Amino acid sequence: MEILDRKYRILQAIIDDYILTALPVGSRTISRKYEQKLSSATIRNEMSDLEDLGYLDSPHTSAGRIPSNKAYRLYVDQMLQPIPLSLEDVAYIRSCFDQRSRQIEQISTRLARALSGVTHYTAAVMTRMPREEQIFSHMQLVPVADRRVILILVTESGAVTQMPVELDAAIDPDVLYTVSKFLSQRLAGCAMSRLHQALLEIAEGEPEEMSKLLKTLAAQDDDNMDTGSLVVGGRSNLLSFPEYSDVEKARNLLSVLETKDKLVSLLNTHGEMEITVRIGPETGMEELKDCSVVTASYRMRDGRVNTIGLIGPTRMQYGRVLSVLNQVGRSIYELFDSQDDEQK
Amino acid sequence: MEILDRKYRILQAIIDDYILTALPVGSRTISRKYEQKLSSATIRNEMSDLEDLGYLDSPHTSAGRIPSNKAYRLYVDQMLQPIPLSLEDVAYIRSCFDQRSRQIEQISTRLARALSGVTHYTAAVMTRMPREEQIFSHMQLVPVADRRVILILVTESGAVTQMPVELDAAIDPDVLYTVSKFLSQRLAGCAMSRLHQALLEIAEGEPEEMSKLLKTLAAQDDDNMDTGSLVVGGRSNLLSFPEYSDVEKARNLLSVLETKDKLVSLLNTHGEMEITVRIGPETGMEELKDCSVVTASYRMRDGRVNTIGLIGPTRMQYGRVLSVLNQVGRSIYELFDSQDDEQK
DNA sequence: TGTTAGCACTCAGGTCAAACGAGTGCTAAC
DNA sequence: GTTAGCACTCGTTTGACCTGAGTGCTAACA
Repeated sequence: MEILDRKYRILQAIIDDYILTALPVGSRTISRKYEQKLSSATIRNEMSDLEDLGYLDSPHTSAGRIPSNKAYRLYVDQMLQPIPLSLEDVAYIRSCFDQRSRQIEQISTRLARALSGVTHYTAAVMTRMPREEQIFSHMQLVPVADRRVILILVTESGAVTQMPVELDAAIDPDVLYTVSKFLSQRLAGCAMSRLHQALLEIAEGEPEEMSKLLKTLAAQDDDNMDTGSLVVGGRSNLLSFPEYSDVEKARNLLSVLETKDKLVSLLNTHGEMEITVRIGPETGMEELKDCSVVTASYRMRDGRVNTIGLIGPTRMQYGRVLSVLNQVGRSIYELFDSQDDEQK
Repeated sequence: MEILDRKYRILQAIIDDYILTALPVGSRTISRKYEQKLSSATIRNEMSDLEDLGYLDSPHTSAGRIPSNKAYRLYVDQMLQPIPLSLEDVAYIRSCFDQRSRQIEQISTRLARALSGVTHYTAAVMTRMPREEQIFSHMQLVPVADRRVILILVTESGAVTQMPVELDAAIDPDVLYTVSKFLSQRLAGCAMSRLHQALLEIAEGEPEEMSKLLKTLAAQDDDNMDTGSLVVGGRSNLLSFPEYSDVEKARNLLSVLETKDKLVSLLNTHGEMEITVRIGPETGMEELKDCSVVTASYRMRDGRVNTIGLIGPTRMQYGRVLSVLNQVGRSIYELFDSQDDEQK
């Protein structure tokens, strides 16, 4: 058991050192820097065992060892110690949720910048509105031009969606207002996902002209409803890691970051609200086979779900990244509290 | 005079070749590939002259010559031949202005992707609404929560801006509608830049409660009015050019592309509606000293100004880039025409 | 039995000189 | 004015060599 413990410590030391230096770690390094009681020969034996167990790889005979993905997995699952953030970092993260800027897009941009600045990795921030869980509160049609209006939908949690609608015929603003009021009453409490259906049902019993308008509205909403935003910050950070000094690799990675679909699928960790760490192949993407992705989701008070992803080399400073994401969570809840105060 | 003409042709050949290969061009290459009537020795003499004139640089004695920025300038100003685009490219560009997607953000994203895809450079697309030239048409206040409303402004050219406003007290939706109608009438024809002022003036003569509301509105609009969007596509393209095989250089460049301010200042070519080419130091940015930036602005029918920037190495395929940007212009005008049709 | 010292061995990376070759500039002849 | 020829330059490639960090194994030690 004692041996097991020692192996464990040695493995941890190797991972720590490799995360720091990105250089294969030799037995002497460990014996000098981490386990001074043991000679390099002993470490060597242990390292050999660890390699047999699949926790270490050796790039070639006369280099040191580097941690395998399996080792990182163990590290993340069991060896992680919380790393306290500096006050500056905390302040920086907090500042993203400043009261003044309510625009989501703006918060996301700031958050992405802050996260990439604090961690030196690349940050992706996705905001989406899970429609299924939203409840319709009211709507309004705002005239823009003769036959063009803007449809505004407000949910019970206070989220607002706008979309342009092209009408078949011009409609008087006052009529639009009346219709808006009418529909708001009729649809109140309806699940956003049923809206389409509900509109068509209402259209049934109405006179020709009205029915036509409702059908137009019902037809519209489906496509444009999707108001997710996706912001990426700190792309250039990746280039400062030695693992991407090979331009071709860097290019591949960057091009993933430019493909919205891939990025979205990376951030969609199926609704779990916790922090997820995916190492190398666990990302399920060939291009990211030597990257790790840490994602975290936060539910905002208006029902929006914010997903943050931090992308870096597999030898990521997991401890620090997790601390940062926890701090983000804390800041979000602080924001809620202060808003509640405000409402009183 | 004939000599002059020959020098000119040789210079052009050198630039063409260098743009193609990124390799210093030697006298033999020119004599074989471009000027078969002349021996390499003759070319050599001419090249020597061209170097004296400042059009060519030699990296070292035994390499060929590379064009100087002065040469690129001459090339862009006088040597450019229009390069016809393939039908695929034209179709691709056209597809960005597809009728169905009116959302600006979406058009910009698609355009950025198309441009970077077609040219293999990096594309930045900025959309802004020059407020000074916009005329107010009407507005509407849409209730969201008790004390939260959305202010929607519509201009005569049909552009729509929305912004959230926090009120001091709850106001009945019907009252909001009446106020909206009232203000729309009073403010009709007002320059958007005067809106703030005009609101305050109206507030003067009104009863306490109304005056308060108007002042809140006036206070709000200034900050949030700025609805420019900025999208960048094809960042990873840059990494495929040999000039950026040095990761440090690439990183610098990428980080410029992540700094919104720098990007905006790069795209702001002071309202000229034509295509602008800036070569190396002409960009006014140290980080871009061996990049060229081609920008073009297009005024959209709703008053928005769209600015496109293509960023690549100084040995850019200027001819092709200009053809692409011209095609974009053409597509935009086609879009207008088809919209006019539709309106009939 | 676990630990350690010692030693032979491996192998990437750096250094150095030589060979190579693409290119130039100059000169002399056409 | 053009061109062939030639000496010269200089970055790049090649290969031999050395170095040093690291390993695995063995034998001795506690």
